[in-house]
Amino acid sequence: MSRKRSDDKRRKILQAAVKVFARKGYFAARVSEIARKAGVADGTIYLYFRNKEDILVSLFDEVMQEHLRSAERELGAVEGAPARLRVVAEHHLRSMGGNRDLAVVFQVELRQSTKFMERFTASWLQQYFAILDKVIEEGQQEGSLRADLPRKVAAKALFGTLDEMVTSWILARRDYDLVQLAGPVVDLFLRGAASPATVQEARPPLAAVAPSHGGR
Amino acid sequence: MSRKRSDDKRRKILQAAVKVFARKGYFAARVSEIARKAGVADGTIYLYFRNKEDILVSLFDEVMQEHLRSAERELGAVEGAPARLRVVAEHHLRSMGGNRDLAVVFQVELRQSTKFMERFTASWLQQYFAILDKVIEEGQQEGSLRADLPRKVAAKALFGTLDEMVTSWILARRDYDLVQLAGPVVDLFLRGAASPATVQEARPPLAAVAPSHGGR
Amino acid sequence: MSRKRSDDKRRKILQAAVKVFARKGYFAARVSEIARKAGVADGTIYLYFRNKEDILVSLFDEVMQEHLRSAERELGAVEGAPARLRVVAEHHLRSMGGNRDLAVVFQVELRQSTKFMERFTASWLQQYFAILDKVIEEGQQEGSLRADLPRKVAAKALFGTLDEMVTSWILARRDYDLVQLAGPVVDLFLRGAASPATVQEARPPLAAVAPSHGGR
Amino acid sequence: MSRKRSDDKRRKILQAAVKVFARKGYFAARVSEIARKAGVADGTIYLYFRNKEDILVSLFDEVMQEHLRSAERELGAVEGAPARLRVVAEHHLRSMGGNRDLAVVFQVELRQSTKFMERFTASWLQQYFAILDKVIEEGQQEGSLRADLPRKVAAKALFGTLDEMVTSWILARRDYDLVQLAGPVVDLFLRGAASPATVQEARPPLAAVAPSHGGR
DNA sequence: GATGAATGAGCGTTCATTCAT
DNA sequence: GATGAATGAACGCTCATTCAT
Repeated sequence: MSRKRSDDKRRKILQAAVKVFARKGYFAARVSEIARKAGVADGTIYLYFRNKEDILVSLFDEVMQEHLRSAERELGAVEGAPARLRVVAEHHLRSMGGNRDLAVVFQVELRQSTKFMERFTASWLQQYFAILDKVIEEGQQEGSLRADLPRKVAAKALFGTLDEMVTSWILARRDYDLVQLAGPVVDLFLRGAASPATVQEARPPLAAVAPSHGGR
Repeated sequence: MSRKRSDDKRRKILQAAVKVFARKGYFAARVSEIARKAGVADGTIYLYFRNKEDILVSLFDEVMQEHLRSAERELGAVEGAPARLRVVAEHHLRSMGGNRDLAVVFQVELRQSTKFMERFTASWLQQYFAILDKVIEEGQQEGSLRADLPRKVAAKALFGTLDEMVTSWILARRDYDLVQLAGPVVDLFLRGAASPATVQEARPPLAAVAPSHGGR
Repeated sequence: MSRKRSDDKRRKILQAAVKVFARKGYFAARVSEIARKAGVADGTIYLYFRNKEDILVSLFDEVMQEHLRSAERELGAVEGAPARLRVVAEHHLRSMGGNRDLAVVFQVELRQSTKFMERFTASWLQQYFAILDKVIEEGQQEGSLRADLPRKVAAKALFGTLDEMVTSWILARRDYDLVQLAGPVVDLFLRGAASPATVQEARPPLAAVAPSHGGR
Repeated sequence: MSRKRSDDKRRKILQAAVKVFARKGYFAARVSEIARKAGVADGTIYLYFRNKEDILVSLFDEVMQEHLRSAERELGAVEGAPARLRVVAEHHLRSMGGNRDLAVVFQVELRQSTKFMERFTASWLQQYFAILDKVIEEGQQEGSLRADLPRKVAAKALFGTLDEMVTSWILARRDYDLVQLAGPVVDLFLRGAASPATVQEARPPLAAVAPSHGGR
């Protein structure tokens, strides 16, 4: 009972924080404004969060946990690397495209310090890349993806592409449906930009690449 | 003469600022620390910059101007979209890979607020995308790139991929040569991830995409 | 209750401010010193006042309001212009003579800028002059004051005289009773400096004066 | 020659200072703005004045010296206390009414600290009062002024009255001729505000006043 | 004498956090 | 649990003054 009411208040605070962080930016965001928007006293914030940073980190952790969970759930329903990559892309774009404020916080505010970035990478991107890597590896085994594909590069490329789509969308003045980009993005990722004729001839020096180049 | 000394001091301040911003982050960076590192008095900073933010913005503007200039210079020496995309990728990765502190400032500090992001987009990314768009269009005309390629998506995909490579490199503990990723990245971008067999069969609903989807 | 504590603290701050302003002058006065003297933290000042200037202005407004109120109360108990002018003079000198620090703030600190002066004039002196003007006009109607007296000049003369008495007193090394000057001042104001014989003869060209000469 | 050029520059600086002090106030006035308005480099100011305060003090001293000199010169041409008081009043009002900026500096800026006030009193008001006192004493001896007049009170009253006229004029929105107030002011000072009938009857307790009450 | 680039001490104000109620 | 008044550390920026040229 008290547990339930508490959770309510905690959620209220997080929802308020998303709006304030998105509009003002993390540093310019005032704890007192979050409290006001959440309808609680300033001090109450500190009953649920250690400090201002903990609000941002908690926000991030909870949303990410849910995103990863639902991504894996959706992946479970599909077979084959091409289709699964399409699912990943759609899920990514749908998640971020559904709540602009939240997207702003994730695309902008969470990247304002290497400290946050490292945490973000360690606790979430790691898992995201693991999922992508697994899908790609399966694709290679099933023959749908090139066997000579450098998996890490490919995973980063896909993530980087999706990430850029979201950032573009956030900064765009015109509002458009982010999810519809999943098709073209995955199509480009799978088929490449070159015309079939070109691909036959020129082969960039793929071999020059070190097999492992580290990564975040 | 006085002009020369001024430029010297200005450069000293910018160099110091890169280091301090990279290590502490923009907000936690102290103007007095920049001054100390630059070997000037606190007040001297304000003879060359309006305020702390102006240091960051100037840094960004001046580096970007130089990057764009040199990118176009390098592009002038090469023919054919595949080779030119390779040049763009190498230039991007070489520029950022050459100075880790500067890269941190560009990948992290400059993105800590939508205000900076918008400025970044408006004054630089716009031009970057224009270059990419032109190269891609030429590629389509010369037949090296697919005629049905959605150019905006492709440009963002390539930029997003390169951007992610740089971010990964910054956050990686292990230091590796960023430029060597240019080959694999462009190869993936051109040829795609799918195996040749797969490409023949399945064709994701490319046509479903709106021809223009806005963009930053 | 909380209301009472607040008022207490506010008063403490104002009292501390009077002392610090009087000793150091407004500009040289340090907010932190006011806070220390008031026994509160620096930040607490800003819970009660918008900024440093607001402390001075509030001080002025609140004291002035009380002064005007008590002046009118005292005037209500007396009849006849001569006696009422005497009341005004005594009240003026008693108010300022009772708290040297407050007098310094009013005579010196509040006049350090035309901005303060204009505010002082608009919000208080205006009313002070209105009171004097009314007393003088009544005196003219009852016949105790000369009918040809230029009222504005007379009001300013009396105020200027009292003001100068206070300023003199503040700067004097020797401490003396300011109120005892009310008698001589009003006597001079009423009877003039000339000997009775002289007055009969020479009459300065009063008529040359424009009937209205503006005024602050 | 060099002497003459130097004096030129010094005067330029003082003239610029009057304008800047009058418009901005002493504290808000920037030395660099005075320099700019005077057409000299910032550093040049310090070849002629010890510091910012010295500019204000020098301004004051030089103007005052000239004022006192010319006042005594004018007084030398007139006989009898009433006429001489009229000369003093006209001189006072003419001096201040001739240059509004200078008047602002004298009425407002010079009074922003007890330090300035004390200096002002010691070096100039002292002499001004000495002149007034002498005129009044002569008036008493020649019989034109009341023998029972408390001289110090009378001198302060006249000064305070004139001072208030100037301050009023400065703050007034409407511009009017200050000098024309000399007549009414002196007339009031000599004849008093009371109607002749009243003066015969009531005599405020003049004797109660301490013979000397100190003074600035 | 003249310059003006450089100095660096100094402070009003904000706001995350605490804790008595 | 909830409140919100109080705290006080922390810092960007200004500008009078200096001094090498």
